[in-house]
Amino acid sequence: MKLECRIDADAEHELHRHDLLEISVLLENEAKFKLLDREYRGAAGDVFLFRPYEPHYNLAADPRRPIRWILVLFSASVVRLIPGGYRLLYPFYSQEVCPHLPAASPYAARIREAAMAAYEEQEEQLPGWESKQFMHFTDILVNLYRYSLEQAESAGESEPAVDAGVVAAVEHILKHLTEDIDVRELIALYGKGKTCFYSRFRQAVGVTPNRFIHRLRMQVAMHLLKTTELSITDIAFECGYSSIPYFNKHFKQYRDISPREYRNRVRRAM
DNA sequence: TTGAGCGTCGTTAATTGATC
DNA sequence: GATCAATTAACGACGCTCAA
Repeated sequence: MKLECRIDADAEHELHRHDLLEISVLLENEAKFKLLDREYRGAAGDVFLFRPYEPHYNLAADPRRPIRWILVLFSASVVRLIPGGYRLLYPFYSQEVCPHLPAASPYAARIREAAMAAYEEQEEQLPGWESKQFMHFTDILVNLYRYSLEQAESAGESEPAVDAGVVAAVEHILKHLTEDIDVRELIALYGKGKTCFYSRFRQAVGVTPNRFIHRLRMQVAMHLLKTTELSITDIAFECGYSSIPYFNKHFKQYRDISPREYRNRVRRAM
């Protein structure tokens, strides 16, 4: 787990991605957040969550007014240390949860307080500060989870079910995203029957395992098309596809245009 | 939880088009 | 002309759902 308080005046910045889960708590001034293709305007007190592999950035809306924000980065496996912690990952794996918690929400306020307390512990480094910081970190996750439950409830959805087996499967996917992933391995990691696995996975993530894998791979592909000079063939292999026609077919399904056209459009827009 | 079965996935090969 | 990218068709493998 990594926690830092940053002050940034950048107004231009490349989209970036990583395999970690990320929470940003905006403390001062206005920011522009971008997640995938959606842009959000953030005010002081707002909280944003970024899912693994989703390209994103967070920048000062006005370079003359630098943003101050707390960044919390962690890997999914950290929740093993929390009783019932697997459930707390639901907001990061479900597409149903809005990544932007406005400052007015009581959950955002509690998350902001917990993040600041966690940061203060780190700064002061009093005896036992790591334990105290972890306690605040747990508090952040619990509030995010409760917020997502409230969202699910208002949308008329049933309570999400994230259990240890689903998290193990998701972790395996994230770790081996660009390699061949056999769903049978995921079922073995889950440890119960395949029907149960498919049902729980869909409940937690919102899509089937294969679709989840493709969604992440497409995000990697879009990022590489935008930010590198790699050929489309190389990008396909880099993203875990061993068949170019299949990569093209998927890309077109995902974006409605071919990879080459996507790259051309991005370059024209720059 | 299991197994059957349908539908989709993923690969290969051939061909065409675009770009340098 | 060479290389890279896109498209299409065919087919076996596998993912996923449903009923028992």
